[in-house]
This record gives sequence, structure tokens and C-alpha cells, in this order.
Amino acid sequence: MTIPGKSDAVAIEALRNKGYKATPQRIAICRIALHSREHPTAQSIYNEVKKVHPTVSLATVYKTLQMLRDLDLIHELNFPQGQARFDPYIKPHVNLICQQCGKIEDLDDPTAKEISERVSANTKFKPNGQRIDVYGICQKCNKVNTL
Amino acid sequence: MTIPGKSDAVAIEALRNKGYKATPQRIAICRIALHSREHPTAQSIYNEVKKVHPTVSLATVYKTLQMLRDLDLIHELNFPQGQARFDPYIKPHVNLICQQCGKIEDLDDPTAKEISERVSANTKFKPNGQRIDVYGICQKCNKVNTL
DNA sequence: TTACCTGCAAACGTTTTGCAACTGA
DNA sequence: TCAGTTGCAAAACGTTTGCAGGTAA
Repeated sequence: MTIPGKSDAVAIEALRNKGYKATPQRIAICRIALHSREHPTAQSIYNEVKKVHPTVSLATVYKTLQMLRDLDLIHELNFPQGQARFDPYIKPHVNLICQQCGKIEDLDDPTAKEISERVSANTKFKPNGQRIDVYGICQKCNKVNTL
Repeated sequence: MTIPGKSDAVAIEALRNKGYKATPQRIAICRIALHSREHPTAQSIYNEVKKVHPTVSLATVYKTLQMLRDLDLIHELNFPQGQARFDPYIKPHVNLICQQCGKIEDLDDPTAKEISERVSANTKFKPNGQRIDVYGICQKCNKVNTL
């Protein structure tokens, strides 16, 4: 699920500003990757893009995601056995990861920002980015379980 | 680097208590995996174990690590392009991950424990475990860089 | 015009699996 | 004794790469 709007213009701008060509495939991939709140996988982005560009290849999706990761426009979340998931929400936050249904939800919490600040203040380590996962059972699954 | 001591007895106890057979291979793998502070990979554990059991297979290492993960005796940290790293320190803490040398250091910080508590208090999500990574440059690399 | 990009297919590296032989309890 | 475990080899899986043809600027 993507958020419609003037995403194309935004993506084209972003690509050109960084010195990349704004190809239709990239625009489509960016539109999905940068606006999805569902932490899509490369494969699910591929499936979406194929609806618009039926001949797009998975390799192009991977290359574009790598580009977006290098530009720090998305974060990549890797897990044991399974595909990586991508998150365009790059501000410090908590990933609530349901161990039952696999859903990942972003949670804003002031503690998330504190972590790096405390590392800076208390150690000689120079922080640059972060990832906070909390694993458990989401509200929906919890409800279903207790029926 | 492992911490020597009565590790064998501890590992044998732990395995038997969980209903697993205490084979020499498992004992050796546990000894390394449960006592290393260096966040080893499956391959590096395999290399260590081979010194004692030259015929051990990588498959056995993977199977044993999976077992330890299922028992929640170790955590598995996955990253883009590369091998998973394993951490026997399972209390809430911060992983300081150097983007230059790859070293991972565990940092105890009270904020780490707070995260799950805040999720519990403020959402309907039922936390079960967590992972906190801070990416950046470690003291050693930082020193080298500024020479 | 041309440097960059695409799509294909093949390669890659890590992890998992199937299975016959073996072994801890 | 025998269910559970090992080691091997092969498979599986997600991801990356090389390259010939195509395209944005």
C-alpha cells in the first residue's frame, strides 16, 4: 500500500539532485519504497512495480534499493531466515515486530533518540545511526490468541 | 577468544536440562558460543571447534546455534551482506557496531531496559525481546582515522 | 551522443536439508 | 537398545554481478 500524491515529482527531484538518472523504473520503485509504511521486502516491491512496469527485473529493484540505502533514504532490516525489509522512516524510532504475523510497526518514542545521545555522552564511540527492535506479539494477534 | 573455566560442566547441565544430548561437538560449540564476547560468526565458531574436533561439520555448528537460539541462550544479529553474528549476552543492552572494523561491543545502559517497559506501558504490544544497535565508529578506528 | 541504466541469466555466499552411519544415555 | 545426532553433499535461498542492448539527458 502506497500513499498517492505528487510522489513522482518528489522522487525525480531526489534522484536528479543526487546525480542519478530518473528512469521510469526507479521512479516507480522509489514511489513504493519511500512511501510504504509496511516495511516491504524487495520481492513485494518488485511485485508492486511489475503492475506498472511488467518487464522490470528483480535486479533493478535490488540495485535501486541499494542506492536508496546508500543515500540513507531507507533503512534495511535483516532477520534470520527471510528477506530483508525496508523502512523509509529514518528518524530514531522503535520497530515493533510481531513474532506471530510478521508485521512491523514504527513507534515514535523519545527513548529512541536518547540511546545515541547517551552513547555519545558516556563512551568514546561516535554514533552514526541506529536500529531498535522490540519483538513480541501485536495487539491483533494477541486478541486472536485469547479468543 | 573464550573464557576458560568449568564451562563444560555448565554446558552439559544446560543441554541435559533442556532434553538435548550432550555430545562432544555440542559441548565444544556451546563452550565457544556461550562464552565468547566477540560476537562470533558460525564460520568462526566452526574454525575454533575444528581445533578440538577436526571432523566437525559446519552443518552441526549451524544446527547447534539454532538450538541455542531457540532456547534463548544466544541472540542472532543479521546484517546486510554478510554472516550472522551471535551474542550470548541476552540481557537488554546496546550493541555498538563499528562500521569501519566491524567490531561489536556490548554496552550496558539503563535506557535499554526502558525501551520494552515503555512499549508495554504505552502500547498494546506485548514485548518479548529486543535488539538495540548503534552504528558508528569505535574509539580505536576513530583514533586511527585522525592520525 | 554517450554515460548510465536495464533485464536477463548466471554466479555467489550463507544457511538449511536429506540421509545413511553413528553414538550417548 | 534406539531415538537423537553427526557429517557429508546437495539444495535452497536471498542477493549480487557481468554484460549486451537500450535510454535519459
